[in-house]
Order: sequence, then structure tokens, then C-alpha cells
Amino acid sequence: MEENKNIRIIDIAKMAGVSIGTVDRVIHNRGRVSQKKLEKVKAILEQFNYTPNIIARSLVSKKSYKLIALIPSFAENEYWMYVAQGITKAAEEVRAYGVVVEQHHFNQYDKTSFDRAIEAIKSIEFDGIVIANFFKTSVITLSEFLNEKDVSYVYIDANIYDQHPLAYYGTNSYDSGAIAAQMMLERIDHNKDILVSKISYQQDELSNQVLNREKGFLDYLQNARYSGKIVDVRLKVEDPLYNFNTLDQIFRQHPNGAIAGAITFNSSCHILAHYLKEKEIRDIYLVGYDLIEKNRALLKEGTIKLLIGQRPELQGFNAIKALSNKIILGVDPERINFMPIDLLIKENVDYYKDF
Amino acid sequence: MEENKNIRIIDIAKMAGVSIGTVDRVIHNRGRVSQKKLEKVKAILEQFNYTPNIIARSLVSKKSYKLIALIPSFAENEYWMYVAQGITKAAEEVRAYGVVVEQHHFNQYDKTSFDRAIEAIKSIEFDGIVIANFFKTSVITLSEFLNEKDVSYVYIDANIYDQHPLAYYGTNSYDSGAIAAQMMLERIDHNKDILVSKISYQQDELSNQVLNREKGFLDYLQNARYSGKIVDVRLKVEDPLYNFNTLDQIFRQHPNGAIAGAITFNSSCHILAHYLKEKEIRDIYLVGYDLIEKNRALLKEGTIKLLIGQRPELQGFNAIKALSNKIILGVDPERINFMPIDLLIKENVDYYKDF
DNA sequence: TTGGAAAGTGTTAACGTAAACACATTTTGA
DNA sequence: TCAAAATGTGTTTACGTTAACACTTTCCAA
Repeated sequence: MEENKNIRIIDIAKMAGVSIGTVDRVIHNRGRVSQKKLEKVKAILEQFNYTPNIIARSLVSKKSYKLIALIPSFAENEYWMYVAQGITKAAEEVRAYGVVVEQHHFNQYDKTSFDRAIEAIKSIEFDGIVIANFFKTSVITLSEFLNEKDVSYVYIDANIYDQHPLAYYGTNSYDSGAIAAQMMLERIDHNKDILVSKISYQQDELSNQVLNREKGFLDYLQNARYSGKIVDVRLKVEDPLYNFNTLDQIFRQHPNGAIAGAITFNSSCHILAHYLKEKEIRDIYLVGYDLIEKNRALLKEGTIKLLIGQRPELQGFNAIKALSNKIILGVDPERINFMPIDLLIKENVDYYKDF
Repeated sequence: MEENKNIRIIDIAKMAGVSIGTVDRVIHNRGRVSQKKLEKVKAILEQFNYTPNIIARSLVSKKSYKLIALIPSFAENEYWMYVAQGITKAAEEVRAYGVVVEQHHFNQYDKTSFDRAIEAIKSIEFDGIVIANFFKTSVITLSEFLNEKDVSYVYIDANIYDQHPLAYYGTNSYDSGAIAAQMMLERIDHNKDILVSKISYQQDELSNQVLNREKGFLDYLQNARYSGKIVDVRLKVEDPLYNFNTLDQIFRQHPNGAIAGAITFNSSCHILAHYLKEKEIRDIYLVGYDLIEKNRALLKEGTIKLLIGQRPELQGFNAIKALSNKIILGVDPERINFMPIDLLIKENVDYYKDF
């Protein structure tokens, strides 16, 4: 296996005593080559470890590939904006290779919206898709459809273990719940109460992500022989007044600092934080997820004590890159790619900007 | 500003009623274009927001660029190996554009070795350099030489504020020391003692990095009205026996758990950890820097309580990318790029693999 | 005023790969 | 047996940019 950086098709052709056309046919397994020449050319390709110049390849190839990113719609500075930024950044890098990325959005609180987006996608031709893994049954149906059509798909945010995406980028949700519990138990009395708040839209079902985090959290508490009470509360994205009153009622039922810790398992921790701030309740160890702007501010001023980050930009970026590397270079990515579980506190949050 | 994805030189030429040669001269400011045509072409370039196809550009350009990375030599799984991995990864990405990266190593504990490497570099032709910012005066001399020759340079690891590198990638050392202090004071009695261990080679001078971290650490303690004693100890990279005896002596002088915390300001925390482990001293909150393999193991088993990470791979990767983007695309990077100050504990360390 | 330099402009080859095309030879089947 | 189909092979064009080159026109100094 001789090392040679820049051996070209024409060099191979000369050495094999054939034309570049023949070498090209061998490289691409297009047939129409005699057994004798085929072997000769293959041997020389092997010997010189020929690798095509991808620059030249993508210049000539007028082929363009379409990738789809199926993610929730988002407002400024919401969680999925950061994922979208990573997607866009990757899209810029791969554009030169003829890869075009198209974002399709859905309402993350509404399964029918997700299903509608899927239907729309089914009628499009595309070469790969990044799926924000929200509604399990829908995602499974879509995955089977894609298997059928032999189109690569990558999950982000959450994984489904008995499916076989090209890759998964996201955290280990269960463990990140356990870490939240560990950090909390280090700071609070083990027999005081913990408020667990779930925030959703109307009576919507919760995402796998949230459910897994909660499981990790509760399991950890149990193993650590936590002896306080878990106080559950369900808040509503669209109804601040309802939230306020509900929380008021809960804190009346648990007076005098009975509640020592509080947690939400998604990025909407700021809702709970605003209540605590308004009521000037300062002695609660409040933990949330995701470094969105609203949370960042409340972390810096001290209402939120800990945020757990999951590298949304990197998830989006890597997912697109994985698909495009698969398509352009034929390179398979790692199947499971857990993102770091970043611990963000007041003091280090300023250094988490674009990651 | 009309949007048009793939406008080509020939399209511009047609619209301006000139040849592609003229458009090319305008784009590259090569002169030899009449005022009238120049304005016309510029207007159209502007209007259609022409961006060159970098694929085609780099295909035609036989030019190759050489970048140098001046970093310490390293053994398997030492800190600088991770930086080198980031450099190598970036090198692979930019190779297709004719950028070649050459690593030059020096002994990080030996200034004369650094100076020798610099002399060697001075006799080479190259287009950009990444400098591991170790010995201040030497780096300043080198920087001035590079300014003279108009060659771009990027600092990593530490910064020098009155110099003007193309960019800096690394942490804010002072703040990362303060964060270490904050985490420690949350766990230990404020009037117990803290062991501050500095580890170097023979009587060598300490790096700016270590000095700044220490300053941030001590300043934080002072502001937080910490009332214990700081116990300083200087260990030696090459002399385990010396280290063992020195520590033994210190712990004899501070018996009965007088020392509640310990910290090293570089990646050699494992030396201290091994002593504590051997002596079965378990009630010390030990903090170190950098997720190298030796530290990882000791963190997982609980001897080290906290590691502060600084994304070595990303530093190396970004530094090379910055230089190559500057050279190939003419794009200037951000000047100061602080890496996140990652908090690594037993529970989340498994998810920090390749970042 | 004139000849050579300078300025202005268009044409073309090159980068390495892909694939259409042209052509020759062999094989197949009625 | 012979035309059509299949196989084997080399040639050429295209991708978009760059830069060398060729050519024409203008300018200036002797």
C-alpha cells in the first residue's frame, strides 16, 4: 500500500495502460470492462490507495441533494432556535457540495400538526432527513416509510431504541435526570419536599424526553433514600394566570419552607422561576433544562440555581453533517452520539455562548 | 439585494456586457479595467450578491498553504494530545483546499526548547501559525517577527492582552479559578484549610495559565471571606518519591482533617489524587483541571471530586479553522473566543468523550 | 510623429472527475 | 447468415474559477 497523496485517475489510467474512461468505469462499478483490464486497474487502484478528489467530484456533479429537517417551530431565543442555528451552520458548509437543507416545522405541542408535517414530507423527493423525535408512534411510522424508500434518517433530541436511524444525537435523558437529582440532593435536606413541575400545552401528552428525565430523577432519589415528598404540579404554557394560582395554592399547602427544591424537565423552567421571584421565595434550589435566554437571565440573578445543557446547536449541526457525509462520501457515522450533560451555574454560564 | 444561489462569473459578465476576464479582474482588484466597466460590474456583483464557488476556486488553485501548529509534545492521553486531535481533525477538513498543517513540538517544561522550536520555524516559509502560548517573552518576540512578515497567528491555551493575534481560543483562566473556588466553598467549612499544589518540572517557571487560575481562585476566597489557611506545596513532575514525602510531611503538620480541600491548577491533579488514595484520605474536596484519562478514572471512583474542562480539541480545531478561513476565504474570525468552563463530576463525565 | 510602454479587454487552458458520446468488436437469435 | 443487441474502449465536454496569454487601443516621450 504505497502512500501517495494526489494520485489521479489519469495516472492510474497510464499505469494500467487504459483510458480514463475505463478507470472511471472500474471505480464506479459500471461494468463494460473486460475481466483482464478490470483486474489490472483494480490492482493499481489498490496499490496506490486511490481516493477521488472530492472537490473535483462535486464540481462536476450537477447533482444536488435535498435534506429535510423536521423540527418544531420556534420563537426568538426558544430552545429549537438553537438547534435550527446548528442546522443552518451545517447547511452552509455542505451547500458547496450541492446539498440543500429544507426545514419543515410543526407545533411541538400538537401531534396532529406533527402528523400533517409528515404527510407533507411524504410527497417530496429527498435524500435524507433529520427528525426531532417527539411523538413516538408517528416517528415509528415515518421511520418505517423511510426504511421502505431507503432514505437515511437521523434522530435528534430523543432516541427510540428499537428503531434504526442512521444516527442519534442527543443526551441520555435518563442520566441527565439522575444528575439533576444528584446535584439537588447535595444541596437540600433529604426530608424536605421537592416540587416537580411539568409544563405543557393544554392536556397534551408529554414527550419521551421529559418522561425519561423524570424517571432518572425519581429513581435516583429513591436509591439515595430521599425521604421527602414529591409535589407534582402541571402548568400550562398558554395560561400564566392559571399557573400563578396553581402555584399559589401549592405553596399554601406546603408552608414554611417545606419545599426545598424544584425542577422542570424541559426548557420552561423560567415560568416557575418567575413565580418564585415574584413571591420572593429565595431558598429553593431550582433546577431546569436548556440555556435559552429567559433561563440564562434567571440563572445569572440567582433564581435558577442550575441549568442542564444539552448542546442544541451541536445536535443540529452534527445531524446534518452525518447525513451529508453519508450521501457525499458514503461514510457512516457513529450510531449513538450522546451529547455532554453540561452543568451551568451562575459563574460559568457566560462562557457558554455558541456551543 | 436580490437572492440568487448560484450566480456565476459568466452570468455577471453577460449582464454587464463584458468578458469573464474583466469580471475576474474586478473581483480580485487586479486593475486593468476601465472606470466605466468597473462600476458596472461592481454594481451587478453587489446586486446579485455574488459569492465565488469555493469548490471551483480550490480545484483550479494549485497553490497550497502551509500552517504550523507550535504545541508541546505529549504522551498518550496527556492534555496536549487532545489539542493535537482537534488540530488533526481540522487539518483533514481543510486538506482538500490545499491547506497542509505541520505540527512542531517542544518541551513544555523547558523554555530553551520552546526557543529552539521558534528558531527552527523562522527559517520555514508558511502562511499561518497556531501558538500554544507558554513562555510570555518568547511568544511576544515570535509575534513581533510574524507581524513583520505579515503572517497570521492564533494563540491557544492562554492569551496575552497587549498582543494582537488573529484570534485567541482558550478559557478565561482567572474566572475558571474563581469557579473552582466557588464550587469548593460550597462544600467545605470556611475555616478549614485548603491545599494548593503546583506541579512543575524541576525549578521551572509556571505558565501564565496556572498563575491566572490561582489568582482567580485566591481572589474569590478572599471576597467570600474565607478564613482558613492556604497551604502551598510545590511538587515535581519527575520525582514521585519527593512528592510522596513532601505531602506526607504536610499532612503531618495538618492533622485530623484540618485540610478540607485541595486543588491543582493544571492537569496533573492525579498525582495528588494518588497520594490521597493511597493514604485513604477521603474527606478532601479535590479539584483539578482537564479531562485526561488519568484524571477521568480518579474522578469516576470519587477521589477527585471536580474537574474543570476547557475543550482542548475544540481549541485546536477552531484555531486551525480560523487560520484556514482567513487564508482561503479571507474571513476574519472573532478575536477572543473563550471556551466554556465545563464542570465535570462523576455523574456526567461519561458523556464528555470527543468534545 | 512615431514607436514602445501601458492600459483595457477578450479568449483559452488548466484543475480532476463524471458521464455522455462515438466507435469498434463480439455475441445473439431468428 | 446477418442484422440487431450487447459489450468493450477511448474521446470529449462540462463543472466554475483562475490566470496566462493574445490582441487592440491609448498614451507619452524622444
